[in-house]
Amino acid sequence: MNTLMDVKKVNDNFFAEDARIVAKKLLGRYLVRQYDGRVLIGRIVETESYIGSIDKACHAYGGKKTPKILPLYMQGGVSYIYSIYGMYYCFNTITGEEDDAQGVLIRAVEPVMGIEEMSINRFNKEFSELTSKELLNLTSGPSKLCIALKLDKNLNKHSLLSDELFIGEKENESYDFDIIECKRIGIDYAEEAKDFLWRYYIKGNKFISIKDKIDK
DNA sequence: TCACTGATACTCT
DNA sequence: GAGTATCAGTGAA
Repeated sequence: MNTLMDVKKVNDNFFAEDARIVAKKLLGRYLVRQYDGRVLIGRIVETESYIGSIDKACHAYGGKKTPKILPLYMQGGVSYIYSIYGMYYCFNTITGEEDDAQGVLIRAVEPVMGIEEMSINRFNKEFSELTSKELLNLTSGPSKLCIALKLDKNLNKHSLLSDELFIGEKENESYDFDIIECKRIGIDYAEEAKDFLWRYYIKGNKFISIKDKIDK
């Protein structure tokens, strides 16, 4: 019995493309987290792309460089994890070439493996004691999934092809689902960029953070 | 099912 | 000192 349920790391050129391409490719694939001999897997169901050169919502818009956002300028295939609102983290995968500041925010995953551990991480409760509402809230948001999978700034600038943390896929698995494209969340300050349809999610999935009105 | 709000700490100006 | 790619709790309907 394979402890990873036959999930294999993606090729290292997976992250070389435009963030909008990678954001869609990530849907249905797996975010794998291993620590202390535990294996936690979430299926990615919601993403957003950010492209520094043209996107006012991107932290690196206009060539801005600060220590915090340096990972955005690294070559595709590393993580960018930053803290926000004091108490939360957001997890991004960096895409494209070096110095091309772009990435994909992972907004939601569906628990696949290690749910018991995620339950402890999120609510400090056994999985069997969760209410149905808590079950749905395990990983249905960018900061929720960081708490559930123990993603914090220690894993910032970390390779996404490492054993502790990687993006994976199953051979011969079909990616036959409808993708909703809609506006991104929480970027009202970004003027025209807030209307870019750069949020993608799997239609009908229960673990989406916020459903778009075209999907109701 | 909504809308509203306080919590909270880090980063940059 | 101000702003933030969020969340959970509350209260009204």
